[in-house]
Amino acid sequence: MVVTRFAPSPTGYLHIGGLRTALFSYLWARKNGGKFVLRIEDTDKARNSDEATQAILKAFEWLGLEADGEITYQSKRDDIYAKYIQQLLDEGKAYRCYMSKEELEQLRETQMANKERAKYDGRYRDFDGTPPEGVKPVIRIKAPLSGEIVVHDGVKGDVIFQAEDILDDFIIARADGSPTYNFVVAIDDALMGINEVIRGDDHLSNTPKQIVVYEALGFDIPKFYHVPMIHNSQGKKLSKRDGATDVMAYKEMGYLPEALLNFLVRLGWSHGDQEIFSMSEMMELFDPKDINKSASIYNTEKLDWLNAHYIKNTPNDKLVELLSEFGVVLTSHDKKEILLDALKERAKTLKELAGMVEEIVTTPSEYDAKALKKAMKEGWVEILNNFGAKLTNTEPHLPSEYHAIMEEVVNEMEIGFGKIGMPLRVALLGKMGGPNIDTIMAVLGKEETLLRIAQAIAKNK
RNA sequence: GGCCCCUUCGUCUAGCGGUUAGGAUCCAUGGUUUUCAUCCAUGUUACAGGAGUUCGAGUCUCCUAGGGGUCACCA
Repeated sequence: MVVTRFAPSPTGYLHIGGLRTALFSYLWARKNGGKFVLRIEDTDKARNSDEATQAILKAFEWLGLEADGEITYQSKRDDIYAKYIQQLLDEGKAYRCYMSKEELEQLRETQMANKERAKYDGRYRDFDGTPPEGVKPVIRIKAPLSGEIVVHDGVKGDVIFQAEDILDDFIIARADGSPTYNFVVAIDDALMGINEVIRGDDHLSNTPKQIVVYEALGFDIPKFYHVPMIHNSQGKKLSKRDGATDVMAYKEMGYLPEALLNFLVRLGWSHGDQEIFSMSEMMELFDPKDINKSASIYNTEKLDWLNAHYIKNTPNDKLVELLSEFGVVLTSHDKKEILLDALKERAKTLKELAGMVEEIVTTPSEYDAKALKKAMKEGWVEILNNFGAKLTNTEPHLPSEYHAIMEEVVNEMEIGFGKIGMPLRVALLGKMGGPNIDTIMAVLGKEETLLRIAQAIAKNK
């Protein structure tokens, strides 16, 4: 069974890059009928917060990503890590190192000065003398000092590291006894049964260290997929400082979860020429073997296009529900179907859609000067009055019925359609632009239409 | 600096030795629309550079350049 995971450290909101690797992991597990588990890496007490964990969970909920089983918190697993540290100590695969931070610092400086790689010199590796007084030891793992470590990566292929280039006896437990990242990640992944690790390729160079831990403990090494970074417009790793990387900010901007997910799944992954993927298609078609090798630049142009697409394809009752979060209540509006059908073709975001609804539903208080100049030409008052008079004597409901009245005026007065369309539009909305004028009238209803015509004439005559 | 990864239109990408190098987005133009948007059509724009292998290279090899990541008692 395929078991994947998402393992954020709760230092803030869920970020776009994290969401994409989470999505990949989720899709791969679902496609294989496996499990997708969540582990909160909250060992850095200074930087973690509960709110951050909640924020991540909230974002998952919004997007409909569901983790399987209980959430694992690293902060509650100290006993487990302690046990394995002890085991390695007992087996002679790890040892106490009494070098102080200052000494380490000094060693590092000397090495740097000689243009050597900063590297622990192994001075306590085989130490059996009397430890120095007053130093709380750290625990280091005995790492291979030569030979190759090969990461069999599903995206990059086999990546070969030389132990002497990158390894030293790295610390697995700090002086205060707390375990370090590369150690706990390996243990947790192994113990949680994770056999397919999909994560950012910024972790690629950590992987050999984790492999050292797996091997010391006799655990099976999972399959790794290191997905390329998402870069900002400067070509650097996308970070929380880049703005609009908070997943929930997209909700507030009026993006639909399906649009955001579709957008992200296509960043670094593709399936031929297909651009639109429903969640079920993603689950069916996603395969990490199709992940790209190169980083991509974060650019949301396509997200807007996708969002517009998904808005067009969202049923009106669903839109009514979503719009309520943007302060627009249409629940009891009798013409909401006509209104939304006309408007959802033109909105890129829900926020925009909400704005468009407001613009139509609200009686204009002022009239755009340019629009007035363009639309209110010779005879416009007479035309609108004529239209108003005809409207008063009928009971139209559908756009086509309003349209028929407009045609009547056009024929009778022998004028072009624009002669009535433009002034009517400006009279009703205060500006040019917007949906068909007959649709607008059908939505407004007869009374409101007449009122707006009267007001426009009174104010602009 | 060491190590590792990457390099096709502005952007997201297809391509897996033989293609007029395809799609999408963006932009521009035209059509539809009383307006705007949608929609449709058309167009501009790409294999980082250099060697080699081969009848033939975006595709394979090597070198160069450029970009990125990572080198903690952070995760």
